[in-house]
Amino acid sequence: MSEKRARIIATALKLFCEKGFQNTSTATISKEAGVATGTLFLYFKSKDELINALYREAKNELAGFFQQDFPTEPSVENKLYHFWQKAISWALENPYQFRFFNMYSHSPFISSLTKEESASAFQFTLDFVEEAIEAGSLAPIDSGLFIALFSGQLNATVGFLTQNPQLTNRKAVTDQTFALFWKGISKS
Amino acid sequence: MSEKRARIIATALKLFCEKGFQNTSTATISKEAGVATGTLFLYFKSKDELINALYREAKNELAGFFQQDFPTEPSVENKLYHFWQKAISWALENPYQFRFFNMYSHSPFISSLTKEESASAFQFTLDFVEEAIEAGSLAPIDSGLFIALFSGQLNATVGFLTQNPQLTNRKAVTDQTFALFWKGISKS
Amino acid sequence: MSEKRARIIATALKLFCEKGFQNTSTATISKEAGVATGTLFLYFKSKDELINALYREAKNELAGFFQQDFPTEPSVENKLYHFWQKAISWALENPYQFRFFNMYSHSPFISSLTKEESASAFQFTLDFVEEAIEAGSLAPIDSGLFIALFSGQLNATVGFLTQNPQLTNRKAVTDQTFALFWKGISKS
Amino acid sequence: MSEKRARIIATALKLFCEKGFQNTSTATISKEAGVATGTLFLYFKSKDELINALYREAKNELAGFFQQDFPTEPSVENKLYHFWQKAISWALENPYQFRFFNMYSHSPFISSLTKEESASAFQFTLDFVEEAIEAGSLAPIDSGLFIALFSGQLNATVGFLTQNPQLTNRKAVTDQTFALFWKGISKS
DNA sequence: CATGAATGAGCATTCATTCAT
DNA sequence: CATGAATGAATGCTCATTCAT
Repeated sequence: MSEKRARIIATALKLFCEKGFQNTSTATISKEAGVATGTLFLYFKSKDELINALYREAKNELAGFFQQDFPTEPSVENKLYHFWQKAISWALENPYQFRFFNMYSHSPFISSLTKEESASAFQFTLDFVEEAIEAGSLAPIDSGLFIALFSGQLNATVGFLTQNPQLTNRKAVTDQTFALFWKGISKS
Repeated sequence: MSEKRARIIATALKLFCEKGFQNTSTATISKEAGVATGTLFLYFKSKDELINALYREAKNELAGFFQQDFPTEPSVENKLYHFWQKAISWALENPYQFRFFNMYSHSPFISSLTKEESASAFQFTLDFVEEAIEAGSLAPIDSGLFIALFSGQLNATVGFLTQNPQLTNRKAVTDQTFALFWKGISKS
Repeated sequence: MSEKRARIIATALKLFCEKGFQNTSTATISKEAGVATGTLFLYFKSKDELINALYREAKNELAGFFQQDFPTEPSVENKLYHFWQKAISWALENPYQFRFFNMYSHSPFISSLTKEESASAFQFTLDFVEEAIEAGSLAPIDSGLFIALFSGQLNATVGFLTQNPQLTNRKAVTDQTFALFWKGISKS
Repeated sequence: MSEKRARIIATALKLFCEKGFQNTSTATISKEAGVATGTLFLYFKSKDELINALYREAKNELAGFFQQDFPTEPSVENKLYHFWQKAISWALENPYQFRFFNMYSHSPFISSLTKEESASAFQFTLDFVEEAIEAGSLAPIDSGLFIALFSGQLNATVGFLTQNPQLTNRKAVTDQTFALFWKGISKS
């Protein structure tokens, strides 16, 4: 929408990641975004609403990205690999958003309402997992636990790549960790 | 050491988990710990030093707990399972500490000095992994990545158990997720 | 004049009485009056000028009302009773204006210039009192003090009626308090 | 109690009268009282609590002053005159308190709880009036209305004296206005 | 060692006012 | 005439830290 609003969102994302939510004053955000202090409150009723809007918008962007090029017919492994590779490339291309989720997904600043709303955008992943388990393609564990394990593996991989930026064989690493995960989780 | 110091540490741990670091005032900690506001600063030079001390001490306790009953001769799988089970039971018995690590391990409040110091207490786990890889018992991946994957699986499992407290077959769940992990990571 | 100006005046009167001058933002007045925020400043240079205009216009209306049906020949008592009854009925019919005067007559928001200008519209009441004293119909006190006593009795009466809206014998009450006042103040 | 608290109360009283409640910042009060900005909030939880405390304490002082030297046996006229003279001298000796009551008695800043609490300290005046009416010494009007009329006459008199500080016959003026009031209100 | 009154820099938020459209 | 997005100074309040006792 408004260009000023977009600049506020982008600046807040950067600063919340680098210095933390509470350590970042609204005055700093405004200044760095090049708007007046009052302007922030024109677009966001409060600092809390700002971080919630940030979360919501990032989550929706990610959900949209996940669904791009979703393979319709291939095997469960290929579908899962699609998610894996989408998630990895999104995280590497949007490092601030990735850190933001790691830092604030479980923080008290994100209201449960926001979490619920955002969760619905990812319902399709839960559905996918449940269908695959029922079809006998995956080990029979709770779908929520599955998502948690998948995210854990993902975080570990991305974290490793981020902390070792000199590595050149990124695709090899991500394929390897996916292979480990798949080896563990697949029914066979 | 001093009993007052211990009460301050315990109260801070609880409050930092429940309300967050920045949302918890030193006055609140002091009052809840039953000491005067000045007393906190007698034992900790600043609020920052307090949270760093908290981190250091919890990390050291955990390292000590890890080494208890460490099996000296058995197989790599048994040794790894020892860590797994120690970590799970510690997390379930010390929920505040577990949440504390999740919340603050990557926060800017914990100085890199503190992190380095604490990492050394866990050097033996890195050593163990590297030996096992060299011995051909584990898939040949970076030892740091291995630890990250292990921790990710661990967090996912504990998180799942914590969010589903009605479950009675806790051991079954932890054994299952360990089995998945081992199936993926082991060389065979 | 302009219908928008009139709506702003009316809305401001209501809100200043109900929530106070400083507690009412110009944005709120504009919104409730159905005009844009800038429009208010088209008709009134500042918020201060708005409240001063409000005061001036209300005062002039009241002065005009006082002079309606002014008895030309009757006795001093009848003339005074005319003012009494006009004032009472105006106050009961224009409760917002009445409260407004009570709240802001001595406030620092109304400039002394405004007060002076408005006072001139009531010069005729002072003249009336002074003539009556000279003619020996009233106790020989300062005319300003007389007006103050009259207003005090008036406020007390209206306040009592307003706080006891269930009373049905309003005319009896106002006649009685006027009688008390007259008994005290008349020369006899 | 605390000397700092007393200085804050005194400064706030002065500034609220001279510049109004909302026009006086807590920073200004603190500076003028010679304390730090935080100190004000040490003694008063909020600016609102400050003005309520001010009201309560002034009201209680006044009530105490009223009861000093209360004549036990004399006539109703003498008792009423006692209140009159006490009130006048209190108002002239405590001009800030007097203005404060005029400005804030009906303001929304004083909570109804505060008003109720303070009203109880003046219950004895209502009792006195009711007894006197029953005994047939005063005109049979509502006791609340009586108090309102008495206060109105009082305010008018004090206002007149304050606006005409050059007058030397203050006692004559107050005796005269009391006489007018008594002439009107007494049963005879 | 221990206390808690006092400090004052820092922050989120409001709002009268302007001005480009 | 009318609009409303944008401004930024001003304000009530918090809280880590100090220090006299």
